[in-house]
Amino acid sequence: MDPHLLRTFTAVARLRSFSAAAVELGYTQSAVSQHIAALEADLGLRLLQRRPVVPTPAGARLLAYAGPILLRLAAARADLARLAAPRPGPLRVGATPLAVAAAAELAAGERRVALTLRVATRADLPRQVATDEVDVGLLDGFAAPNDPLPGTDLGPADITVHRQEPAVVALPRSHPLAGRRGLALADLALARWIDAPQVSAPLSQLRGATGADGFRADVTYDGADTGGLLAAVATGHGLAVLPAGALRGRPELAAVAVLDPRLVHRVELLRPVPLGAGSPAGRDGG
Amino acid sequence: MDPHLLRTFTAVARLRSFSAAAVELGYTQSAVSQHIAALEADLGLRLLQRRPVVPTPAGARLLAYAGPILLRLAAARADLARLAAPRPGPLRVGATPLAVAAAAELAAGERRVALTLRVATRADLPRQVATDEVDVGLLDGFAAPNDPLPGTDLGPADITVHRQEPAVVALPRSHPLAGRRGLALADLALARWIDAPQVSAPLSQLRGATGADGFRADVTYDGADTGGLLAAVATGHGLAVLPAGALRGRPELAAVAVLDPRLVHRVELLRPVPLGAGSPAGRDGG
DNA sequence: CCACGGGGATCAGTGTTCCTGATGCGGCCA
DNA sequence: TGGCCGCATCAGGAACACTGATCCCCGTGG
Repeated sequence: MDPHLLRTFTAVARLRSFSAAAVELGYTQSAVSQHIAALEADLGLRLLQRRPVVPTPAGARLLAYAGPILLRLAAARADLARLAAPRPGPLRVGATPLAVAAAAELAAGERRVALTLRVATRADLPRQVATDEVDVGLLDGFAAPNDPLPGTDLGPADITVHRQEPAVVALPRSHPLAGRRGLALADLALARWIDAPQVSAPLSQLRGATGADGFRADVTYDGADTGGLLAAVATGHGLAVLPAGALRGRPELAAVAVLDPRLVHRVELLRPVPLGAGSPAGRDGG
Repeated sequence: MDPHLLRTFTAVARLRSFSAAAVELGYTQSAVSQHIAALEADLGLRLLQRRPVVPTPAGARLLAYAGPILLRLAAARADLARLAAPRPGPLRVGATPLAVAAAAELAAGERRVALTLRVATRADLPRQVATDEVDVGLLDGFAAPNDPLPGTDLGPADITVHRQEPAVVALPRSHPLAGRRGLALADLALARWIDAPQVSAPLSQLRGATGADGFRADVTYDGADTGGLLAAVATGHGLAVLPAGALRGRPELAAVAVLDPRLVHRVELLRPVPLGAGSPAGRDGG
């Protein structure tokens, strides 16, 4: 369970090849083979099927552990390295698509003039902050008013709410519910939905938050801009949960507040905590 | 950043002594000293102050990472070991104090007749399940109806809701609000509270869930039985949020439903997932 | 059916790592 | 100031991990 072995294992599993993993990691094929053999001997389980190279069920299980472990090790190293030698240069800002707008405002408040902006997915942004690929992150998402956004538990981080606004359902003007003041999401479980996990509330989250089945995607929208999604809603492809502000100046669309479950759209500012008061253990409970 | 070095580091930091850590780990003091030196050289930071031995700020930071990392490594090993050789013997059930009652019901549904029951804190139970110290865990806590309980993200685990009931505020009969049908917690932020983190909703959680300051503890109750807490509430030491069922047959107390935030008491059954469909990555996002 | 080729397994050898035991050295206390 | 406790340092030997060479298995094509 040496991290080197885990890293080799993940590379082999990903590339489905011992030799290719050896090239990627700068080892010989022999070394890779010995790494896997050592892991399998240590755990007493076959982790990879050979010819073709495919994880066994036990290997798949180990992969699920290895990713977070290696990620946390990288995060620890990056954080401590930052403490040892603060980085000069332009401020590197990472932001999810719906949080990009907030980056400009952030720039005003920072000392450093130069700034590089990098767009990331919601899943990847916390990792980028933790591993020092960006200096600060602007993460957006939907949650209950006082719940944290998920995915921010990779280590000590300073999380502040940058902006919070109501969540609304975007509807075509012609929709029967377009005139309503507010609605309960569960009532729309069986409506047509567009799953746009980058720029709206992912349907999986709506299912979880309401506890209702449904919220099945007729259309999946993988874009990172709201324009395309709004056009799809306007043309009747389906509904989407969006921040209220995203629908301003869109007369062809109606925005109806989500009253139940209580849901807001929030942009959080993630930054590594400076060497301050003690060690605020992550949200890990460990 | 070898886990062996991290383990040594955590032991030294905990015991505040190189020699004591050496004894605990079965090394010589020399080896421990070299471990710490290697870590400090690797990261380019002093991690421990000597004489007395105390973590530096950077060391404290590393400790915050090391705990979860070592925990996950242990969880991975335990899980894979369980796959390699299923454990015989009595079913080991772990339960938090408010979930103990559920253990009896659980016993009826299991094949194995013998059963050992072990009470754990909410923070420790998920760890015990993950590291195979118990076979299944019954974890209780308070959360919004469809939110997961915190602390259950140590690896692939099968979480099922075992029981769910309303959360109520326990009040003395004489309390002015005792007759109410329901109330908003935020209105009670400035009331006198008893912080009983084992057998009621911890005040820190109430602060987080309401977003309100307050909920300061006049009395802290560390016991693991509800009886003592209920007595304290009855005699006016303060209020507590409890599962509705805990107040049944207690005429000296009033139970008023918590309407806002929406909060339920839930008992979840945690068990390691059997080798089934693929690798359900934890709630990690990584 | 057999020859071939790709790719993982195995093995011996070597450089490095890591631990032990001995010793050095600096504070703390009497 | 001397003794002692405890961390640092050093040299040596055992264990480990990697390389290069070779083996072996299996799938493929003639």
